[in-house]
Amino acid sequence: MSKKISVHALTEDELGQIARRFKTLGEPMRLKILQAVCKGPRTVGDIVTATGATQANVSKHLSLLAGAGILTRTKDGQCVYYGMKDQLAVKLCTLVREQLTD
Amino acid sequence: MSKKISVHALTEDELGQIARRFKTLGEPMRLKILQAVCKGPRTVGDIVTATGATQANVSKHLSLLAGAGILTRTKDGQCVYYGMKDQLAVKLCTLVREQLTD
DNA sequence: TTGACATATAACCGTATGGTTATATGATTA
DNA sequence: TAATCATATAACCATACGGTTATATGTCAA
Repeated sequence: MSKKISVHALTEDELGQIARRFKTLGEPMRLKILQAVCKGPRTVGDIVTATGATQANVSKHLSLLAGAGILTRTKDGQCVYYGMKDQLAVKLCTLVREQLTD
Repeated sequence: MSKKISVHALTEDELGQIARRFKTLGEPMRLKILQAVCKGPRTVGDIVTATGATQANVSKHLSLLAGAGILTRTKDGQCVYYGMKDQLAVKLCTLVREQLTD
């Protein structure tokens, strides 16, 4: 067997990486972006419209999310499409969502 | 069917709550505390020893984690035991851990 | 080439937050 | 009651980080 049931035997480094992933997801605006993108790739402009945030702000968050490996980035002409790469991120959101009221 | 596959139809408020939960888990020291506690309730002193952090620092994180509903707090004499309350938190850590190298 | 459009980046600001030291609160024992 | 131990809190500092404005970079059309 290879799966561990609980959190243990995690190195300082692993703890740091896991925490970083959570921290990346720990911003409402970034979750809003994930929501705007999880149905399929969207351009920055689309996402700006969907979120109602500033273009600069959205761009910064997108860079961060892509840099973290959560989003894909595809350039097409002068448009840039961001799409979901890490499905686990979506799953995590769903899990947390479910326990909110359940 | 009632389960949603992807993140959508989330209100601003829900996004905020989900983000807050992630943010709470987004600190290495707090994950270290979860690790120290996930096998069973531990006193503050135990946790201080296990983490190697300051008593004041640990106490602050414990308050935060208990306040967020992730840990339980039980007083026994002059000792205070903190234990796992939110098993989902552990599960989330495991899921993220698994995708680190896989 | 010039201008319009789409995205990224730089510089800056205010605030949130983790860590520290010192002290307070509360419980136990002598 | 006094002293000791366990935990919590207060005050403070430094830094990280989200948001904003302005500008740079790059691509397309005229």
